Parts: sequence; structure tokens; C-alpha cells
Amino acid sequence: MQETTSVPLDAETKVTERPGDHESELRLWLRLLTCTTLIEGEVRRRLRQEFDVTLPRFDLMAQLDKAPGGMTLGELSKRMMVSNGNVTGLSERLVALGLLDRRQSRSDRRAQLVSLTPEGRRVFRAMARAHEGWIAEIFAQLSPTDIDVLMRLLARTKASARDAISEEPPR
Amino acid sequence: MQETTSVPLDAETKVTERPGDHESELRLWLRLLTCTTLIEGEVRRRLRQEFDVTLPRFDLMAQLDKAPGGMTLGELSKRMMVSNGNVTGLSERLVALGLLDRRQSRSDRRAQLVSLTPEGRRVFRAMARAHEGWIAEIFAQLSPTDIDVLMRLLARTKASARDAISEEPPR
DNA sequence: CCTATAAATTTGAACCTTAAAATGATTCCC
DNA sequence: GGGAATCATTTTAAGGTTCAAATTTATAGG
Repeated sequence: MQETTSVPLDAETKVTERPGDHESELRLWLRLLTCTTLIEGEVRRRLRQEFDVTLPRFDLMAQLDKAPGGMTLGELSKRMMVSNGNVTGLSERLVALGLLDRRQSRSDRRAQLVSLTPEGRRVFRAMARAHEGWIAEIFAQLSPTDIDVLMRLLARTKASARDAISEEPPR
Repeated sequence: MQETTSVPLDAETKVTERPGDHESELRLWLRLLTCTTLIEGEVRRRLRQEFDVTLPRFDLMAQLDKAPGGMTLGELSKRMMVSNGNVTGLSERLVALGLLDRRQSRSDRRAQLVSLTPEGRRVFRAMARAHEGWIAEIFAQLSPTDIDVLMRLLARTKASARDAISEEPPR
């Protein structure tokens, strides 16, 4: 057994923390996860009910809407933060529905370029309008200041996570 | 073209916002989602590499670790915020691995009680220890104050989302 | 008791997701 | 210009996920 409070209390440093204690970070992570899961689930439900579309398809179309000239599958995969194979399957289904166009890149025969069809763009715009409203409802109780502070802290969180993630790989 | 700043500027109200504008909420949601996806992906990767276990299985075991007496499948489903069928399948695989026990509730023959086996508990504890360390790394650049403020704002976010979600159903 | 209703879970179909291996194309560089 | 490394994508296998419908058991009223 090891004495966990044997370190002399130093008023200048964290007073309440035991050596291996990271409870507060853990609780923060769980809360972050809860918020996201909650909201994501609601968005998924409404997309299905009101537009008969899945969330991943909406996400993919959202990326393409921002790239009028189309985008490569690999680029999509990176931006959506999902695997390559995932994007392959999603695109196939959207092409089959007539919402996506797909063609080979002229300059690189390895690459597939996908873009929204006019129909796809029309459908997406309608969904996006509704979606923005749902998000506003969901965050309705946050003041502009709350939002601003959250944005900053989440930016810091993202940076911290990226650093922690990219340092390991060289193993 | 429409003049977007034609509304007389009133110092007492939001100055920069157009009528149907909820861009800031939308950006906040995307950032929240990015943070979560980023971290979740890293945790998944490490769980697989170091313990050969999937994130959902870890999550399920984490819930059970907090309930020494076991838990009903429905209860698990609610706490994990996933569907019933999902929990059925996950439990089956964990029982097959000898990490979970499963028995019929004595008081309600509809209900199935699951709990960690001694082996399951041992395995989970080892994973949980490592997991706590990873989370600490990932959030390393946040100060105690950052964490505290984030906790509060996310609590508010959660409350706001819950309200928005539970008000609609009666439709 | 009997029936209606509710509750807990399971099942089936479709889809999403990842990781890893395979394929085909491009680039580098000597 | 030929070989090695790299890159974009597809494929495959295994698993995760939802939804909705079906099954089984409980509970409440009459």
C-alpha cells in the first residue's frame, strides 16, 4: 500500500489532487460525449422523420455543398473524419439516388470526383435550412457569451487533443 | 440583392444578427462534434491496439462496473443512449467471451440481468486505468479553470438540448 | 378469470463503420 | 526508363447501429 497524501501540501500547486488522479478530465470527457450523443441522436431522428435521410448522408452532402467544383473521395474521407471504405459505400448509395455525380478526375486517374447533382443541391439546401433551425432550438438556452466562451474552450480542447494524438504515432 | 444591414442599429439589441441567422449555434455544434469525433476515434484506436476491444464493449462494461449488482438490458440501453437491439447483440458477444454474466430477473421474467464476471471486472479495470491516462493526455492543455468552465457550460448545453428534445414529442 | 394495455426483449432488414488487404495509378529518382 | 515508394480507391470481413415489428410476460379493470 502506498500513502497517497504523503506529498507535502504546497499552497502554490494543486492541493486536492492525488498523483494518478484525472477524474475531472474524465468527467469532462463523459459530459462532452453525452452532449454530443444527445444532440446527434435528435438530429438523426429528425432527418429521418422529416426528410427520410440518414445523418451520414446529410454530412456527406454538407461537405459537398461547400465545394461547388466537387471533391475527391479521399478529401471527403479526411473532412468527414471517417474511413475511406465508408465514403465509397455512402457515395454509391447517393449516386444511386441521383443526388450525387461521380466521375474520374481528368488529371489523376486514381481519383474519383464527386459533386452534388442539381437535384442533390436542392434537396440538401432544404434539409440544411431545417437543420439550422433545429440546432438553434437545441442551443436556445445558451447566451451569445456562453457560445463565445464555449467556442474558445473547444478550440483549445481540439488543439490539445490534436497534439496528444499526433505525438504518439512515431512508435 | 438584399440589403442585410437595413435594420436600424439599436445598441440595446444584438447588432450583427440577421433575422433567420443561427450561424454561431451551427458553428458551435460543428466544433463540438469535431472535438468528440477526434477524441472518440483516438480512444477507439488505443482500445483496439492495446486491449483488442471495441469502444462499445468498453462502454458497456463501464456501465456495469458502476452497478455491482448487475443491470437490466433496458437500463443499460437507457444509460448508454443506444437502442435495445444494440445492447442485446453487444451483451451476447461479451457473454460469449466470458466477460459478462447474464440471468433472468427473479422478480420479472421479462427482464434480463447482466453483470461483469470476475474476469470481466479484472479486464475492465485494467482498461479503465489506461483509459483515464489517455483522457488526461488528451485534455492536458486545459487548465483546471478551463475544465471547470467547460463543465458548467456543457451542463447548460445538456439542459438546453434536453428541453428542446422533450418538448416536441407530443406531436 | 379475461382481456386490454403496457413493458422488456428479440428479431430482421438495411445501413454504417472500421481495419486491413488488394488493386491500380502516379511520382521520384537514379 | 525502370524500380521503389507512395497514393487513391475498392474490397472484404467483422462488428456496430437503428428502426420497426414480433414475442413474451406483467399488470389492471371489470
